[in-house]
Amino acid sequence: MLLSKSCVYALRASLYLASKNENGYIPIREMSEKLDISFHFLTKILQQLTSEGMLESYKGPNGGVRLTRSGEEISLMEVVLAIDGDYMLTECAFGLPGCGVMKPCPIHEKWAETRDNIKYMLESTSLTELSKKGKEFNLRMTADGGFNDI
Amino acid sequence: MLLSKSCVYALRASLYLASKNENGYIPIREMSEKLDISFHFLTKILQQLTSEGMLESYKGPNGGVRLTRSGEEISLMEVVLAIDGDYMLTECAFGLPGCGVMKPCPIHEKWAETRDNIKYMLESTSLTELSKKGKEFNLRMTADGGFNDI
DNA sequence: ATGATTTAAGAGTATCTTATCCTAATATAC
DNA sequence: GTATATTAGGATAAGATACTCTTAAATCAT
Repeated sequence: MLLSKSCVYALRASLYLASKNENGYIPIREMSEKLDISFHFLTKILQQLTSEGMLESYKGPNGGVRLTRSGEEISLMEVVLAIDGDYMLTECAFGLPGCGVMKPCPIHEKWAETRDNIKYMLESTSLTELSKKGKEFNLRMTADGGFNDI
Repeated sequence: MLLSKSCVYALRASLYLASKNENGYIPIREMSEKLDISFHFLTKILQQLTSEGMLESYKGPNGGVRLTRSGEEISLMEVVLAIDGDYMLTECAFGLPGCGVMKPCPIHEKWAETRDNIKYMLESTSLTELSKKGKEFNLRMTADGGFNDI
């Protein structure tokens, strides 16, 4: 998998939050139902985003989670780094430790270019950008539901 | 992980075979030692490449495995497809089934471009190309050994 | 034929990922 | 204060991936 399942869920949930431009907290239960993700599992994933500072949470009635910054300022890369770490930016296709320009493996050069391409895409795409596009074209957020269903 | 560990081992082993331009069979034991990969595990992975037709094997003394075609004709994509399957070419970043131009998710377009880039790199790189480059610059094939050690 | 060498195949183990469940802690509402 | 809503966190189980071990089958050399 290019992204772990946790990461995929984190991306969907982050986009969900960005698409609600209300300022209030959004319950994880609501998200888990709308996005069709196991509530307990999603809770754990969002806890991680909270501890990384991308989200803040509030307990009790009317509690939930929300983005700490505008969705405009949050890139997909930030979510991926928080959940999957930086393996995408550093991993060697031959599995060699410390692979880089100083001690390259035979595919290092081409592989690094490919990784840079992935990196650029993730860094240059914000949650808000996807949210706008999603709303405009009613794009899918679940197996059977469009953006405007959430 | 972008590639499974099995796939990483398969790539290293395939390159090893391509770099030996002898026509004979190469014992898996020799490869496992030179490449520092568990013999039994490597055996299983190469069995898969054999059943996919990329390698042919021969039992008994002077037995081993060898490429069925010239390394010139074998791309990295062929190895990746044989071991990891085509998830790289089809996987949706949101995990939605059947994601594509007809029913796209919000990142489908950008994600597809990124995947195409990976695909192109894997398809356009042959084992022989890497072998030549590896020999020329004595690039790494193991954690501590160069190409000319194998 | 016999024994050594080598791949094939399957069972078994360990570790990581994914997912579920239960209890605690915190906040609100009445 | 009591009940309710909600996140936090731990314990556990199921599944996938990574690896190990053992036995069988094929081939060669003598």
